Amino acid sequence: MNAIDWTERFKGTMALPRPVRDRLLNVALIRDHKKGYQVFGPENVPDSLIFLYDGTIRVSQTSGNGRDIVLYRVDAGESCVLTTACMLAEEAYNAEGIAESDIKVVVLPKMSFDRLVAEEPAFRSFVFATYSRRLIDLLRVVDDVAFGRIDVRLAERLLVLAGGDREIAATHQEIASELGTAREVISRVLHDFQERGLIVQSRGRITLSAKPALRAIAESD
Amino acid sequence: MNAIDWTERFKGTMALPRPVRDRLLNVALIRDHKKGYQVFGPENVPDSLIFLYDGTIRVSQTSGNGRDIVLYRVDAGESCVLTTACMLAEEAYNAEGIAESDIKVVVLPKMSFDRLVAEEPAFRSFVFATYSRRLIDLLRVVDDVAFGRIDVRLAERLLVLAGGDREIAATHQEIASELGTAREVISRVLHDFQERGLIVQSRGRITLSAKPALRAIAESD
DNA sequence: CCTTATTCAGTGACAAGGTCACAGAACTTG
DNA sequence: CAAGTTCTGTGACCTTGTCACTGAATAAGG
Repeated sequence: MNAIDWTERFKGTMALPRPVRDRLLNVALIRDHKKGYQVFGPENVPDSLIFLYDGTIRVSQTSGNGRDIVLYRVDAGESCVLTTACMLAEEAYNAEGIAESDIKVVVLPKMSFDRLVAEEPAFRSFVFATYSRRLIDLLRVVDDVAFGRIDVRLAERLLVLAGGDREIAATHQEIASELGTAREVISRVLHDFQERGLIVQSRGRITLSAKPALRAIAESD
Repeated sequence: MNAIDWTERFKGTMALPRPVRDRLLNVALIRDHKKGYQVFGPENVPDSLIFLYDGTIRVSQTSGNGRDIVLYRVDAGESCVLTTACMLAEEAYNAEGIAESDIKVVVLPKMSFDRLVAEEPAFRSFVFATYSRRLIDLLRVVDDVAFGRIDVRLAERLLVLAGGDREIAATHQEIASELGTAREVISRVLHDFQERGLIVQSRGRITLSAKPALRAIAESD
């Protein structure tokens, strides 16, 4: 028996009839993980489907020579579709999902997932929507990496990372890993931003002192 | 009534019971399109699901300033999942699918598709497998573009484009659009390959004269 | 508290790839 | 065959990535 009714939380389950939801609450497990936990990865392919109840998961790809790129983030209320993809993939891939905060996940056995997809149209369209969303996310990543300028991408990402706040706690290396580039490149561009008065830097911390100007750069494409 | 039993052709339908297949043959349409036809695109979002009976579809993304990149190809017997994604996407995207040869497609109305996914596990897993496959394809593209060397990627692509043959009929611009780079870059690298005796070029034509050497380059990562 | 590691950021030189402008070669069409 | 179009080659320059190394900021240990 679960203490929380997680079926309230997901678009795909909140509209389901009570009996179905009760059944789900019985078959699914709730798991807590610490920040930094690897939800899935090349060596760690889960055999169940994962729904994120709370926290965020950062999905990134790693190159041979130590460079990373963030593909997208899974937010609370979303499903982690790459786990499905991983399960079906024979080919090698090198994406991994890391808990970016402490997280709470709902683990649904493959069989229950399958049954739910078959029987509940609401759940089915939730799953397809999530898949589509991720495909679109990846299209965006391809577009950025193949055709985007690094200063534009950096300005954009700084604004996203800051959210409503003016400060970001991140090293240059971490930001480089967001964008799939090298640390030196980020150092250079941040230095430039600082000289132009757009940001203030200190070790491991960036203050956005001119968000509108950054937004102008981010949108100049 | 359709002349051909296309349900033979797809992994997701060939195992279905006869009555279901007959029903499908009735509701689905068969369409022929000429090479170059745009199967889907930003301005052209189909409202049905598309399965490719014959030919190939090249799915590519276009940047603002005239550069392209090929994301993947849909081969006969596969479904074109991006159409589903496009249908669900509110956000802008700029991918398009172009018939790379004359093609024959099966057009399945959304409703029939939905019913089939609900009722037939075989079809369901076919659809999920296709989605996963595309996700993995895109992961590969991201990896190549973000971390790959252009000479390695070019050698690889030349071998793929040639297939069993030694000759490729393509302009430098077309190859650049495969890899998401500029024409001049391809011209330079091809020139280099030619000087090293790996290929012979003439206008619009490339002969791979040393496939093993190219393969060595392609695999040097 | 000071010393010593360790992590983080800055920098210059160079390589790789992308952009621009233009020239000449190879096909096509009238 | 002449004229136009498409394709390829090339040099100069800019952006981005790589390498090697430096010093600064912080953490850890005595």
